[in-house]
Amino acid sequence: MGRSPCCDKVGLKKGPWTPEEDQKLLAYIEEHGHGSWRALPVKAGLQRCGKSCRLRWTNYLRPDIKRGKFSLQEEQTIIQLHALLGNRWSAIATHLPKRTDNEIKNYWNTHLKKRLAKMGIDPVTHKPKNETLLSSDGQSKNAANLSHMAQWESARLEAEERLVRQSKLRSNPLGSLGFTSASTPVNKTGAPPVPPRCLDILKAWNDVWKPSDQASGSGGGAHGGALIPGLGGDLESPTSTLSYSENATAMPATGIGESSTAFIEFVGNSSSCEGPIMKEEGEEEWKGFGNNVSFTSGLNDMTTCMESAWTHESLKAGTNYEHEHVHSGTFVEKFTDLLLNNSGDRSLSDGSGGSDSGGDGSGDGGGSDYYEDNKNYWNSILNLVNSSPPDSPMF
DNA sequence: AATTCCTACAACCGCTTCTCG
DNA sequence: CCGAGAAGCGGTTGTAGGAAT
Repeated sequence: MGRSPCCDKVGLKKGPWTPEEDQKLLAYIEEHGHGSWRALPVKAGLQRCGKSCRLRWTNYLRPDIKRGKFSLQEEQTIIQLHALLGNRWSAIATHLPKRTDNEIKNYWNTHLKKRLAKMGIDPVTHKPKNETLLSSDGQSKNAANLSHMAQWESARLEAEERLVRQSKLRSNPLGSLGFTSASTPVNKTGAPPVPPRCLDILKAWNDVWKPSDQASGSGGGAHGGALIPGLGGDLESPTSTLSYSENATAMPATGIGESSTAFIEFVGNSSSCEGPIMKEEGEEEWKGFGNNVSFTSGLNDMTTCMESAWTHESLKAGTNYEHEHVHSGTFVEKFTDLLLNNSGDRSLSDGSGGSDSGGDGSGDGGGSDYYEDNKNYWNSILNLVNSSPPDSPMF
């Protein structure tokens, strides 16, 4: 663009920060706040550009930053969220209290990406590499697209669920379900809840899908413009102007899942995993992870499990909704519990469903256990999403 | 002990998005 | 509504420190 980088000015220091500089910056911000970052360096007596000061503050000096090794829960959360969100580090960071996007990004690039790669999982698509390489059959040609589609789908479903909640709140302001949420606040006057911010983007998503979904009707399941169970059809997902035509045309109206395979798969072949799948963080655990755990999810399954979530998980999540929003940190714990429990169960029960690293065939033929696993997995994701802060940039 | 290689992470760069006059 | 500046974001680079040779 036309503007020159702020650090082009001669005399401005670059490179690593010295303790003295840190001290100056810290002292100034503690006393005055950062105010305008561009003006800050001069006021604070620093030979740095404002951008550098901002980065140093946000990524290192901020008092609410947690440093040091990532916990197992954090690692798992990063992986799950990356599967959902891709490289949207800031969005991921909002779900990892006291971690910065930069730190998460670095950790992903230096640790997690490599571990997934070692496990034979494409860190971009979160699919097994051998499947990703199957370009000739056209299946993996759209792997990345499918992943993104799934992300959008997940987001859209989440919004639909919120709409369900809102609808229920509207129809029953006293809240027979006994929950309120930050994203669907019920004020003391009984006024309608404020729509969550995510609806704009979800509007966009749904508009793309609406025509085909309307054509397919409620049989299309939860995705697209499917009618929300129990709402009498007056609460379709919002619509949009987003251009997603390539994918939309690539996917038949009968559902993404028809043409998709798992887009997150941790495949393995052990049937002897007892208890938690990972003891502590480290390479060894991850090797075990790769051998013992199978997360196999197809979009169609996701859709189904999301439908299931309407009736089960959403209500459960809703029960604790307010609590989870008040204590944003608890969502990680909750999710991790789910992940560990589900994964443990999965590893025990998944001998049939996920034993084949090919993913596709075995995944589809897993039977009810496999199906349950997917439901659990995606319900856990759904819960994760549900319990995210209402102003989260996730959507 | 010296050198090279590798890893981890802080910091930078450039683009996009937001905000405000 | 438009444009400029500020802030945010993600990709990439630079460098310090440890491991290997």
